[in-house]
Amino acid sequence: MDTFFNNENPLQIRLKTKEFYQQSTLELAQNLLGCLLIKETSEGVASGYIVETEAYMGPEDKAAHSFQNRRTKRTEVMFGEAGIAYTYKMHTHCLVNVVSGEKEKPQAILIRAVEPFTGIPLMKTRRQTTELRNLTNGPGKLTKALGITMDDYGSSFLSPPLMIAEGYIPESISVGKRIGIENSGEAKDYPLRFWVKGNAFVSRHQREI
DNA sequence: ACAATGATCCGCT
DNA sequence: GCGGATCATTGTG
Repeated sequence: MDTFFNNENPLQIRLKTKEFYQQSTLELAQNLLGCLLIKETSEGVASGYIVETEAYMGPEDKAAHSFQNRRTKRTEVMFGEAGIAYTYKMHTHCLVNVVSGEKEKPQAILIRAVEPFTGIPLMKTRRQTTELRNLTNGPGKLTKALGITMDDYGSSFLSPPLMIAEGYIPESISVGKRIGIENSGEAKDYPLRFWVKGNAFVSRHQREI
C-alpha cells in the first residue's frame, strides 16, 4: 500500500504492478476500466477512475500512429515496454495513452474519459468550469483536468508523478467502434472502444457492437 | 522548406 | 450536426 497526499486527505492506493501491463492489449484496454489514474503536480494531486478506453493495435491498424511500424521520435515509446505513457498533441490538446504489448510491438491504449475522484477543486480551476460532468469526459479534457502534459511523455505509470492504481471492478463493459477516425478505412469499424456501461462520464453515447 | 493532416473541443444552429 | 481554432508532426520535394 502506498500513500500519496492530496491537499485535504491522505489517499491510500495500491499501484498496479509491472505484470498488470503485460497482458494482451485487448485485455488490458478492458482491465484498465475502473482503475484510478493519478497525477501529482506542484499544484496538488488529482485523480479519476478510468471509464473509457480505445485500443490501437499497431502495424496492422490503419488508425494507429504506429501503422506499418512507423517509427519516429513521436512514436518511439510505443516500441518499448508496456506500462509507459505515450502522450501526443492534437491541435491544442494533449492526449495520453498506456503503452501495451511486448517490446517492439507498438501498441497503445488511449484513455478517453475518467470519472473525477480526488482533487476536484483543482480540476475545476484547470478546466475553468464547475460542471462536474464536463471536467473529464473526453481525452483532451481529462489531461487538462489532471495536469497531464507532454512532460509525461515516456513516464512510467508505476511511480510518481503519473500513476495507475487499483480502483473498482466494473459491473458491465460495453464495446463499440472507435471515435474520430473516419479517414482510416476499414479500421474505423473495428470494435476497439471500451467503456463502463452506463457511466455518465463516458465521452459520447454510441451503439454497442 | 512547405503543405497537409488530424485518436479534439467549443460554440452555434 | 457543423465549422473554426490552431499547431506539432509528418511526408514530400
